[in-house]
Amino acid sequence: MTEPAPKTRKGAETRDRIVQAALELFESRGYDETTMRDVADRAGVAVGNAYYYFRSKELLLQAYYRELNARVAAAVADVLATERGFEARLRGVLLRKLDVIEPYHRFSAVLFRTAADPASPQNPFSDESRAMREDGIALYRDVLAGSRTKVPGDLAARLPELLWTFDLGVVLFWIHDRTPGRRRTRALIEHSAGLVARLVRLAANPLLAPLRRRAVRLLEELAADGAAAADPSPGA
Amino acid sequence: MTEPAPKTRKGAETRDRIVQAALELFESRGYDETTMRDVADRAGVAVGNAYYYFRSKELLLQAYYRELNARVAAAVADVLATERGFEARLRGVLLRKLDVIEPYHRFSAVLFRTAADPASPQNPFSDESRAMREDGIALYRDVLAGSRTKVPGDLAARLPELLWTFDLGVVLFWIHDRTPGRRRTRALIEHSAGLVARLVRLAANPLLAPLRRRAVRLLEELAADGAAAADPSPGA
DNA sequence: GTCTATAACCGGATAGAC
DNA sequence: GTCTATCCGGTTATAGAC
Repeated sequence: MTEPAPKTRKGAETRDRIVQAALELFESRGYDETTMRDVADRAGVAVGNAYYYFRSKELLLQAYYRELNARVAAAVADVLATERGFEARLRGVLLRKLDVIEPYHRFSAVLFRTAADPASPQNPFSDESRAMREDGIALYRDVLAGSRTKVPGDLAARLPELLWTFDLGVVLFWIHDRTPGRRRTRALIEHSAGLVARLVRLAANPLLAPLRRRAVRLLEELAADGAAAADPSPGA
Repeated sequence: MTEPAPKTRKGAETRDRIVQAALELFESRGYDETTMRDVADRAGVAVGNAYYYFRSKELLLQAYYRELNARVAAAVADVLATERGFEARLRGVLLRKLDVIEPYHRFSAVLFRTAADPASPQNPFSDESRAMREDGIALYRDVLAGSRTKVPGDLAARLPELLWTFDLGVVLFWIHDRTPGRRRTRALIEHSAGLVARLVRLAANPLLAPLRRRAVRLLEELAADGAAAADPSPGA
């Protein structure tokens, strides 16, 4: 999944120079406008050498992505430690995330372009992304666990996934948001956190139990099918 | 948006030969595996000539896409003419659409990859896609109008957009669905049509009016902001 | 074995002659 | 409208250097 780590000290330094050069160029002139020859030049290596460390240009971008993810996780930890209340936690997590990724709005479009390809290992539903997907889901399990909101048992099992999907939706929205300061996305988060919280509370209402059970059943079916698709021989 | 139509009869024929060659090759060996040289060869023209008619390889694919859209519209008309009842109409529309696009699942990934790029004119939220987006929304306005379901006034104005978004979501799911016969997507449609219908009916419940109004207000805000983003000088 | 460099290849795209 | 020749940039083959 990751590139094989360099074995020697010098190798690690070269690798870092390449990443550094790439990020500077991507940032200053954009991903598509930066050629691998540019990157290699700036890093003071030959093209072939750059390819020794990164099998493709895209993987160079991915280095950034990983870094970003780590920073999001750090920024969010604080919210999870202090906030109680589901709504505040959800909103806080999303807003923090937004703060961290905002400076990279420009790349994100490129990242997303490749993530959208179902054949790409970078797409969030791929086998290769399993670890990151599970981290994402775990984050929302935490958002829920740390709050005092009551969630009906059948829904509780599926809600983290659902919230993770919602997170993906917010990011998708953000990518397309061209308003200054990403005003629309902020508005979306501000308002939708409250709505989601209400919906969750509503789902606990006994009057709505039949509807809820139906929805949960659908989710379970899709999840089960997904597992079957990933593992074509469930008996083995 | 579209390539300039050929001016002469011969031009039109050449153009057709190119499209034809491209589609055959895309279908038999896939988009990425087909080179423009292949296409030109099979069409019996020079590469440069192919580019005279299609400014890019991607636009060749887009020819397919348009065709597909027209066929979806045709396939769906029948459902709209016969079915009453919101749920049946919604389910019918989605299932018909699925039937039409199923043979092209393979390309769709490629189409989607480019559609996902916010900078691409092909992405469904771009200005260039406005016409198609509005057609899509109009379709769901029709789905609603032809049924006897009562929708509260404030929601009625936004529901078609919402259903169109749901449609996008289903297609996104379909693209990632690798089960035989697209079983998962069919299950999703089968079950979610009923759920959506129930939710709409639920939204009419006076007890839920505050929640509904809040949701609608959010939607309106986002839509208004969207207009502002598209037209940066609302006063002019 | 780890790393680096040079010289290609390949395919999308374009220039410009006819 | 059509062609040939060429560019350009991602990627790879491969020969060596440490």
